[in-house]
Amino acid sequence: MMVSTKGRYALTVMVDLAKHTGEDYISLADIAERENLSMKYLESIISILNKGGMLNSARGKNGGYKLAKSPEEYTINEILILTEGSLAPVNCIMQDGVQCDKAATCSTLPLWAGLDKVIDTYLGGITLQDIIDGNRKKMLGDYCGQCAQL
Amino acid sequence: MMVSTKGRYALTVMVDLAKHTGEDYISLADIAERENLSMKYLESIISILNKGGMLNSARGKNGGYKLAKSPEEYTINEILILTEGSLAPVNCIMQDGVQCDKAATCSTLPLWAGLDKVIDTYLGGITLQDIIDGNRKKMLGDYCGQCAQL
DNA sequence: TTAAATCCTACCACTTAGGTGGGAATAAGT
DNA sequence: ACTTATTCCCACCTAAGTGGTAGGATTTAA
Repeated sequence: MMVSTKGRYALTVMVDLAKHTGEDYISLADIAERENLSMKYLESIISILNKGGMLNSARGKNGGYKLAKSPEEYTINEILILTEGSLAPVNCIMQDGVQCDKAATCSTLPLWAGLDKVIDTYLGGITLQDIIDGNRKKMLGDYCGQCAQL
Repeated sequence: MMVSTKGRYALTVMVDLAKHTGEDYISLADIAERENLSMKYLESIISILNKGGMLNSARGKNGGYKLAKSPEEYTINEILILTEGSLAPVNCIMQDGVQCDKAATCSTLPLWAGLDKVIDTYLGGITLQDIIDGNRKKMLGDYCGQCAQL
């Protein structure tokens, strides 16, 4: 498993906020109830999103959260990297490039690097808005005919 | 992290066996020494490969392992799925399709399904032979111009 | 003043990762 | 028959990560 509940719930929260965008702040209790997730657990997750600058928050009564930007300005990649720390599929690929001491002679490294690239490119090409729109073409493919089998 | 040392070492073992193919069986001690990995740990990993039918083995003196098929007949996908159990990037995507009870209404599911597909397609398109050949074009892309940014 | 909300710091049970250790079974060479 | 090299098998272990829960302090609108 590469994306834990932390990343998945973070995305769920972001999508929920994006769907219920308005002038008001949205409380965590509302999100937790709508999405049927533990509010206490979401608390720790939304805190990461907030500290990462993805949200605006307001404390006190009628407080809550809202997106800091519009939905099409968030890629899934950045949301998951913020919450999960890294999306690298293996330990030998770090966020800041290759890290292994055997890298120079490792014949499997190009495979891992290629996998990392494929994942990064896919998730970097999809935004919160695409999810709200249910843009299946973009998410499930079929839009690059000659690469359908890629 | 989606692929643990188990899957990585399994691939390393397969590549090593593919590189040193001959009429003789290759002992685990040789592999462990060449790849500088714990033989005891490799033992448990190669056992999975062997039981999964990917290898032929011989016990006793001069025994060891060899590939059951030729290198171009093994996709990376099947090696990793055998050893890791699954390559699904999230828990809601199982090897036998979708498993979550909220699937019907989940707006993020198409994203996870798409990610799974992208990974599966990439790893299913590369064989042991590609790794031995150092086929960077296939592993690192650039061979599908219009999809370079995909 | 009160109620509703975010914020903060612990804690905790369970599983997985990444191994190690000991020895039995098998087979080739002498 | 013996020795040696090998696979095969099972139990165990430590550290880290996962998926939360608990309790309260702080802030703010009404």
